Amino acid sequence: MDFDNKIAIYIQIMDLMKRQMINGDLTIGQKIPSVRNYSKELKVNPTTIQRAYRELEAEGYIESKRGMGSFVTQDAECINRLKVTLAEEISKEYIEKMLQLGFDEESMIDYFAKKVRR
Amino acid sequence: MDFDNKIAIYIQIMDLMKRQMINGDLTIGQKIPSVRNYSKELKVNPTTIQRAYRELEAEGYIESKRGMGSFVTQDAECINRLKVTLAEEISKEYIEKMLQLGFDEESMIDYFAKKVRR
Amino acid sequence: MDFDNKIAIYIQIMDLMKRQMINGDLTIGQKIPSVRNYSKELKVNPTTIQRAYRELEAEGYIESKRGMGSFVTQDAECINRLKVTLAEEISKEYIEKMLQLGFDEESMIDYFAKKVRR
Amino acid sequence: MDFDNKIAIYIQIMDLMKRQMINGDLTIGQKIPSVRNYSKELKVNPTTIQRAYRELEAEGYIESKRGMGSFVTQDAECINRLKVTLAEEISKEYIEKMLQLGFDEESMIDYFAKKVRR
DNA sequence: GTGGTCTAGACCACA
DNA sequence: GTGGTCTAGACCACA
Repeated sequence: MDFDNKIAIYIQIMDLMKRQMINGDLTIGQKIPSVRNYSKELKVNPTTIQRAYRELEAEGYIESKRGMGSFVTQDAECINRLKVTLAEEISKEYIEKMLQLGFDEESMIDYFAKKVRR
Repeated sequence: MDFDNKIAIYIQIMDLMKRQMINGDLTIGQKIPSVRNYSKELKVNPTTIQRAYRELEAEGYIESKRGMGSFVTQDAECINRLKVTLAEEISKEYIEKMLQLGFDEESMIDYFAKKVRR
Repeated sequence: MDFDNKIAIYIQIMDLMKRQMINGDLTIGQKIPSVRNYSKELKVNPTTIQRAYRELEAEGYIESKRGMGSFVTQDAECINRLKVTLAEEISKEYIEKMLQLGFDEESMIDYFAKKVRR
Repeated sequence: MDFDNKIAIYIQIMDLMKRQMINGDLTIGQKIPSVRNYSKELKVNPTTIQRAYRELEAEGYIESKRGMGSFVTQDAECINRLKVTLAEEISKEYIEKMLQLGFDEESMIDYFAKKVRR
């Protein structure tokens, strides 16, 4: 995996795993790699993986069980809503910035549609 | 002004001034506040203002004249293009993230339009 | 049984069994489940049950008889005192924490009574 | 400072600072020691202090500003409620455990009052 | 100087 | 083996 030098690695790992939960590479209740194995796979320090896991657990997406490993949460609703949650988050930021640039609602939609279809 | 803790203050100041250039609060050739005055006004370290001015100058949006202070560039074209430049930049980022979430082009446009009009 | 992620499972099992001794679900001299059976019932690693039994035995609440299994102690006094022992233990901790929060004796009693009756 | 070997140091530091906010040793908006200084004072690794600060920030009790240091939150309400928040938390746990031991409401209050006044 | 991140490596409790 | 914590030390962006 290639990491973007400008964003903290543990954040990038969190984003990666969230995307995997969205596209089904990681499913409900599934065991995820151990801290040590994943650190070898990604060629990253184990404490960096642990940081990512700890924050994902705080956000409710995974659960860690001492001695047993870490698992995607059993909370199906939480995983199902993940795509919506993330889309809302980034859309809100984007809309805010576009408003600040002076776009009104309809011109922003027109602009965006053209940009996407281009 | 309230600063977002997670983004460098000098970046936030640059963004603020760019927005002012777009909406006309800052116009072509206009003198901008001295580093000292602006740092007092924003309650921010002078070196932070200096950094913001330095980078804005490197990007061509302001010019420093020795002994006279700093001014918005005379290059009207540059200011006029600012809105377009920023819009393109943030739109590109947004589209990329939406693609990563699994949206295709049309569903992304639908989603966005609903979100804006809601 | 749902286990609290933050407390060692063997501790939680010990607590469970102590509570059962207090409320009579487990009585003096009664045979308790084998390590194997109990581990299946609770869906827990057998070594975890073993650990719980070992510590309960060290504390005098259960006894292992070779070839016969494990039994609640015959020492009635020990079981009878269990409720008192645990109540003292957790009360001591609680009072200590409330003192650290700045409660004095009477205000702590008032607060507690209101909280319980609420 | 003496640390209890059984509880994570960063947790103990968090508890210490919360108590200081309650008793007024740390007041609203006040600068708290830098990570490095506090680590020297408590003879603890800087990353351990940082972990404590990071979690306190996540809970809303302090704010860290890059290059400027860390500060008790300006949110007076949050600090004012801290004593109540903590008291509720530990009381809820205590009451739950006493119920499990078979105490009813009034007997629990009696028991507690005697224990405190003893 | 100050906070934020990361590494390499260690030790512990637990399963 | 697995996660949790901690240390010693480094480098970076920022003020």
